Order: sequence, then C-alpha cells, then structure tokens
Amino acid sequence: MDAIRGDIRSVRYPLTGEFLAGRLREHLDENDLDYIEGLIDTVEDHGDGTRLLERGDVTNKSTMLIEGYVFRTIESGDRRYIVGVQVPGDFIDLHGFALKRLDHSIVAAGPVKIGSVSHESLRTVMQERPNIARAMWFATLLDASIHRKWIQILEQLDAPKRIAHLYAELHKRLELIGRNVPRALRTPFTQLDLADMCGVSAIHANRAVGKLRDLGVAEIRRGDLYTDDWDRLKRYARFNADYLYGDGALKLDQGWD
Amino acid sequence: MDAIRGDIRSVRYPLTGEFLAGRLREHLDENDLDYIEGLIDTVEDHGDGTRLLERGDVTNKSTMLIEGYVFRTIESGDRRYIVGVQVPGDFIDLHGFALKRLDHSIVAAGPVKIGSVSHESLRTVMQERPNIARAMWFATLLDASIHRKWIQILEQLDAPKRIAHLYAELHKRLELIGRNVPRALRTPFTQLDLADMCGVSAIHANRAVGKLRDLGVAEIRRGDLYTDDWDRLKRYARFNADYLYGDGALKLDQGWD
DNA sequence: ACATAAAGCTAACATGCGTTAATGGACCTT
DNA sequence: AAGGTCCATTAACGCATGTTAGCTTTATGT
Repeated sequence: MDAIRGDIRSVRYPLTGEFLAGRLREHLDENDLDYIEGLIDTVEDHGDGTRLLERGDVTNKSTMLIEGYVFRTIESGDRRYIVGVQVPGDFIDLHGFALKRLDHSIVAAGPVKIGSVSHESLRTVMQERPNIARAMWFATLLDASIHRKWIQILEQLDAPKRIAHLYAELHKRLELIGRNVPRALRTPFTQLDLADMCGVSAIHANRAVGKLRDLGVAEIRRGDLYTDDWDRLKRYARFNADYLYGDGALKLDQGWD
Repeated sequence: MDAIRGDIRSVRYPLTGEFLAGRLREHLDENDLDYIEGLIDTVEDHGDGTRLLERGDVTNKSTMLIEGYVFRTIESGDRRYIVGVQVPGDFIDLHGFALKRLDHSIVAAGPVKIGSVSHESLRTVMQERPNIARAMWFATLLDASIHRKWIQILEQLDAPKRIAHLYAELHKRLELIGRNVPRALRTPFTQLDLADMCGVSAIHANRAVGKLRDLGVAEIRRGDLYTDDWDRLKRYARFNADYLYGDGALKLDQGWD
C-alpha cells in the first residue's frame, strides 16, 4: 500500500472476524461474514499519528479498521479539522472504491490495526454477492447520516455539550459492535484532538473538559472518560441515537438481486 | 405521495430532461438520460416552506429536485438546523431507497418542482442498468463529501465567511449543472435561513451580511447575492471546489457490471 | 391608499470563545 | 536523577456571537 506514510509494521494476522463486519454485521449471516473475512489480504499495525491516506490519493484498495480509532481530517491554513471518527469494524475509505480520489485524509488516533481489501475483490463482491454490496453501501449512507448529525451538533451545541455528545456517540457505536462500555470509555484522544473535532481552540477544549467535571457530568483524563451515569451524560448532550440506525436500517425485504 | 404535507398542486409536466440528471449527467450518455427521465412518474409543484418529507418517514419512492432549492433540516429543541441544501438535478432522498427511515426532514426553500421515482423502478435500474446505479451511488457519496466540507466550514470559519462559502458552493454547483451565474445569484433564502445554515442567530446573520457588504465582497438582498468579483468572494471564503468532484469523480474505467 | 405581516436592521449588554503567556504534571530518554 | 517533550491547566484580555428589545423597510392583500 504505497499510499501509506509512517512507520509500518505489516504482519499477516489470524482474524477472529468478531468485530470485522462491524455495522454490517446485523445484516449478514455467517456465510457472508466468512466471505468478507476472506477478502482481507493484508493486516497491518500502525502507530499513533500515522497518516494512512492522504487527501487527493487515488487508491486501488479499501481499508477496514480492525482495532483502534482513526480521524477523518481536512487540513486548511495551518490547522487540522477533524470531520469524522471511525471505530473498529468501520470501513475507512469505501468511498475510495467508487470515487477517483479522496477528499480528506485518514490519520491514526493512537495505535491501530487495519485490514485491506483490493478493489478487484470488491468488484467481485458487487457481481456475486449483491446482499453484501448492499450492506456496504448502507455503511456509506450511515457515514452520511453521522456527518449530518455532526453538522447539527456544531450548529446547536456549545463546546462542553459537543464533547459530551462525541463520547455519547462513541459509547453507542461501540455498543452496536458488541462492546459495552460500563463506566470508563478509553480513547487515545488528547484535548487538542477534542478541540479539532469540536471546532474550538485547545484552550477552550480544556475549559469545556473542566466544566464537564465541575457539573459532575463526566471526568475526562487523557482521553479516557469516566462517568457513573451515562444516561445523564446523554441527556446533557441531547443525544438521540436514531441517526445511528442501531435497529437495523436497511430495507432487507426488498432485494435488488 | 402521502408523506407530503402542505399545499400540493400536482401536475403531469412534460420534461425537458435538461437538468434532470444534474450531477449524474457527465457520467451518463443520452440513452441513460432518456431512461432516467422515463422513470419519473409524477411531477409536482410545491410552495415555499412545504414539508416534503419528515424525519422518521418510511418511503416507497425517491424524489428528484427539478427546479428550486430544498433544505435538509433537523429540528431539535424549538429550533431548526439546516444540515444541507440541494439544487436542481439533485436526488433528495436517494438514501430513502436503501434505508428504512429518514434521519432528517426535507423542506422546500421557495417554490419547487419535484419528480418522483418509485423504489420499484429503482430496483429495476439496479438490475438492468448497473452504470446508472453506479452514478446514483456516486451522487450519495458526493452528498457525504459536501457534508464533510460543511463540518469543516463550521469548525473553521466565522459567520461572514460561512455565508460567503455557502454562496460560493451554490455558484459552483449551479455551474456544474450548466447554469452559469454571471453576477447575481438569486435564491429565496431569508436571513433566518442563512442563520440556520451557518449555525448562528438571525441577528448575527444580519451582522455578517452587513460585514460582507462593508468589505465590498458581496451585497445580499433578500437571498439574492450580487458581486462583480466571484474570485474575490471565493478567496475570502477559502473556497476550494475539489470536494464537489467537478472533474468527474467516478471511476468509470472499472465497471462492476 | 391603506393595513398587515414578514423580513431586515440597529443598539446595548451578557456570554462564549480565541489568543497569548506562563506554569505544572506526566512520561520519556539518557 | 536530570533533562526534555508533550500534554494539561490557569489567567487576562479582546473579539465573536447570543439575547432582548425596538424600529424600519418591503411585500402583499384589500
């Protein structure tokens, strides 16, 4: 994968497939999941901050996040703007399969494990497994829904609520891939990362974290969020999980195949 | 179309097909364009503010905007947040074909003309015209790219630049469907609409419009923007059209069919 | 021509947030 | 243990934006 820049420690891993399908999981059966796992031809580990894909890149493979977090970033001026976060099981650049070049960069937030699927394989999927193809398109539509929610959040909420909403979203998305987070949601995010996701300065992100602490909503230390009342945090952030389509959003009754 | 609320004046129009394909146009030939026009089984006119689709709706047809503008809105608290705008030629709810319910509402901004395509027809397209299907998916991926740009804009720019960027984007999108806007870009947007798109109060949107006037960047009167230097406006708004994929973003060389 | 409603404008004050600067703490390397 | 680096924290000041209130302009209908 020549598009990758940074320290690469490429290894062929045995995959469990447990989180592999991520958000696609609920729409597919065991056969399909095995099929998807078979598509992955490379698995790599990368360190914090590795630039996995650059804006403008033309790709011939797509990448799935197996472990860790990645940021979707757009650089402008001399600052970085984070326009999205992906969790394990998410396709990172499925749109790179259909679009000529990428409109944004992908950067590892902490150590990550990623798997690659060649576009050639994906083309075969489109022909032979239309139900899987449909689930993949669903995944990109879900990304768009999450984008719209982020737009609304930026338009509606102040900095403390934006940060709370971010963690509320991650909490739910992890739950949807079978990872229940009881009290502590651990992430490698710095306060600068939070600032770049919320569109505020690092200093103000610090103030916001302090306010969440003072209010007793949550304690955030080095990216890890601690709370003993997730419901209260979600109420505070006006979080409503509908946009994540956790109940299965795909119209499965009407196949195209 | 039982999902529509508001005053409906449904008429069967002869279509020119001129802007029908919109952003899909460049990826399709005359045959395909005729085929698409044939899919449209209803054309309706609606007045300003008509709620065309509600968040939560389950649809059995998808809608294309033929003339006018529509807002993608999410209501929360007692305020409306606009998370996207569509121009003529855009599919409004293509995602409603794949997803069970809509995550946001669609509201007419000024008078609109919309065409409907049944999901049954779309299913036929998927089977019989994979190149058209690919172009349609491209359209939804382009929506996602525009969403990401809006996120960045909200994170990076102040209110005057956000407004300038909005008009710069519309100027380019209209150009991409063959409508060159020489000096005056006419829209039915009120200052409250601008405010809801930019995530600021109506009063501040008014200040921002005033600042654009004072700077000599543009004059905005009742939604119509006048400028004799679009390049300057675009520079002021840090506008870069890459994210609109005007040069044709689809990987046409690699069909799935 | 008039009345009305919707939209646009202005002012005053309060709050959110950016900026700069300086300090302290945690983790790393040597 | 010492030094260094990245990250978190705090304070002071200025600008961006929200809020409330009141006023003016424009479009529309009679």
